[in-house]
Amino acid sequence: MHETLLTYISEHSSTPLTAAEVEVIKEVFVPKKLKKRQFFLQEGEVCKYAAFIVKGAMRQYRVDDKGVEHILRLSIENWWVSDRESYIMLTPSRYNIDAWEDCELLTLTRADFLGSLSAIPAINEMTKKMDDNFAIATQRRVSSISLSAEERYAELVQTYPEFLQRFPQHLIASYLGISRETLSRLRSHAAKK
Amino acid sequence: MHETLLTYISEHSSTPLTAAEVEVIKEVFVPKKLKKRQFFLQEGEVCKYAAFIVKGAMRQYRVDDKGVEHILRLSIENWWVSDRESYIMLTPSRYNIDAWEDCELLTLTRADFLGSLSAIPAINEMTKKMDDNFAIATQRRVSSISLSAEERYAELVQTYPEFLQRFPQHLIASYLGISRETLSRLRSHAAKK
DNA sequence: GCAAAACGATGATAAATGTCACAAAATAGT
DNA sequence: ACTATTTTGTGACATTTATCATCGTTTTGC
Repeated sequence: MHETLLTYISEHSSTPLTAAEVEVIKEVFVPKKLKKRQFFLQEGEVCKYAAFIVKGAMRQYRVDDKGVEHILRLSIENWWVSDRESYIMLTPSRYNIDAWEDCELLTLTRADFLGSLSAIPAINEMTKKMDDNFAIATQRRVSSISLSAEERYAELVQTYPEFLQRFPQHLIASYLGISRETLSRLRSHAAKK
Repeated sequence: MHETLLTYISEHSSTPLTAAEVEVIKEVFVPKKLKKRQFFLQEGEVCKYAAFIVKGAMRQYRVDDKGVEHILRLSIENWWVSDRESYIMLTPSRYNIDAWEDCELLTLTRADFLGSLSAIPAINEMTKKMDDNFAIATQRRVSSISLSAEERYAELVQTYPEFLQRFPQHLIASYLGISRETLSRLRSHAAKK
């Protein structure tokens, strides 16, 4: 179960892990399974765990005053999930995170991250790289605010084609910040060309 | 000139700087002045420097096919600027960064950051904290995609009230991803209440 | 295998926002 | 001080996108 994670770490760092470090990692990353629709985090809770997705698909979303869900992030295998704000600042989260497909996760508390993992060079290197990637990805997403619905969709198709296979259209629409009807029409128009 | 930066570093780390470290910092952070409208980075260039803004205000923006500017980020004193994607990946930037007011900057190359600074604990701690803050701030901005123009503006007023003093409305509008006319009408309606 | 739920498409209409045009007000440069 | 430029406000209208309603299709749970 931890093999996928170890591979991921080695692919995201230049320093190899020692046998002792591998042991620490196997201890602090606790496996957890979620059935479809089960919550990983609910609004109002403090996000106690960050998780590496070994298998499955998840979504992070906000529910507005009218009860409408707004998808903030969609995540699949080999991605990490958490509400970083809540996880780091220990504040109640404004978001829900749940399983869209049955999931296998490896969960990590903030205390274990700061305590046992921060001494491992490979982990630090990986973390930096992930922060860089995250910053780059979100900068692009912010940049897409100025695009039309059609352009935003086209960009998503380019950037995350896997999403189209894994998530239904109304989730994709919500992720893009448009209505499901608009996305549906967009696609049928695009198909005509 | 470097005093502001040293204060900033000490406020963002628990480890104090040694005298030797202060010397290193003074060497690798090169002062640079920009007059209003001067470029710090132009589209197509690789972003060679990250900069700490000692004084002044800057903007990062994209120019679309119709020549319209779309503001990605506005920054003032004690903020950092760079196109992180270009700075780290050494790819040509899609953005422009220029001075909105006359600026005093302290600039840092990626090589100096990786070489001379990565050995300084206070810098590493600061960098991590900045990455966390950046992730939190952009998550909020991404979350605002699902809000109306009015709600997005209200959030900006809450989060960055200084911006209203420092930048004209059409830049704020562009930052929010709405037209300047819409923002103007929004404000006059809100004022009536 | 069947009922229920979820999903996607589409028309009619409404609401939000953009575009264009122009004028007034504020600001900067000399 | 005064002219040029930038910035802001507002009306008329166009366009994009949302909302509501409905229906056929697909998927899911038992």
